[in-house]
Amino acid sequence: MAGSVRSREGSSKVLGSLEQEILDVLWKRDEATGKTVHADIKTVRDIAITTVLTVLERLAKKGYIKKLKGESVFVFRPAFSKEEFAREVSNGVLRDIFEISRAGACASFVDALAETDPLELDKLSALIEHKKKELAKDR
Amino acid sequence: MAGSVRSREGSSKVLGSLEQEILDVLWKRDEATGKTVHADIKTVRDIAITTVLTVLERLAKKGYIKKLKGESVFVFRPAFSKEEFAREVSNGVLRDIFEISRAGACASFVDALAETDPLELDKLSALIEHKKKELAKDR
DNA sequence: AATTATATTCGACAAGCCGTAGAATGTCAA
DNA sequence: TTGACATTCTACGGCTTGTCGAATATAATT
Repeated sequence: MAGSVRSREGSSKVLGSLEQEILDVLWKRDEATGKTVHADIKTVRDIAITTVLTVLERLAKKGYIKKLKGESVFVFRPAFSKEEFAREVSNGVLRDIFEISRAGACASFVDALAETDPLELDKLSALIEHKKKELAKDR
Repeated sequence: MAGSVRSREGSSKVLGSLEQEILDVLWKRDEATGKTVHADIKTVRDIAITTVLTVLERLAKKGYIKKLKGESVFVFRPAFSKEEFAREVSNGVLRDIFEISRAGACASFVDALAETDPLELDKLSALIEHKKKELAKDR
């Protein structure tokens, strides 16, 4: 259920696997100390807390999460919601792929969406209509 | 015009810059020897031919291009058309991003498309309709 | 205050990817 | 045989990511 933003075969990645894991924890908890994140991940894998701290630090440096001073202990929280993040990331990726082939990307988008959640197709249609009106108005 | 599949800010990449450059040459020429690719790139940058050969080799190993025995000299050609490639790549990336947030990805997709080529919105609508019929039939 | 427990920071290493290319080797014709 | 050109090997440097141990700072206890 926790999504990985890593493609299997090395072709394209957005975040490292551990970075992703940690972000998932933060999204789930909304906010957590390094200790908590560590505890969460340790239920599944054995890992040193410093490892978690380091990656937390790196994520903060990249701007994906915020490091805040809680009462006597630092707490981390996502800088973006899952939605915002997905939006942000796909924007970059898509723009790049579009330069190669808009058509190909569109086709694959619809395919992926259909396979993943067919009902979402309607919502996408709606989105498009909305967008078109928006564009029409803006001129 | 030549598309880069590299995001600027480190967040997500599909191919290295030189790999992309070389693939672009191959898509443009459909098929070419290492020498030719090198010549093409050298009109813009100074680079050793072995560098080109190495990357060509790596691309072949990754399955993005094919290395074929021409008459006395190897020739390389894309293993996928631009469209197929974009499709392939976005499929992986999108699937991953969907796991984070379908809604966010959809929103950004429409945005990116609208900004890049508004007319394509209609084609996307058509694609969706087509897909929906396809799905309806298949059950 | 002195000691112990916790939290945080630093610096590092290994592995993998990518750009880069020289050196070595292979191949074919003059 | 001697070149000229083609192909392969090996390798370095830089950057990212997972992984930590050691050092240091901070707070809690005795």
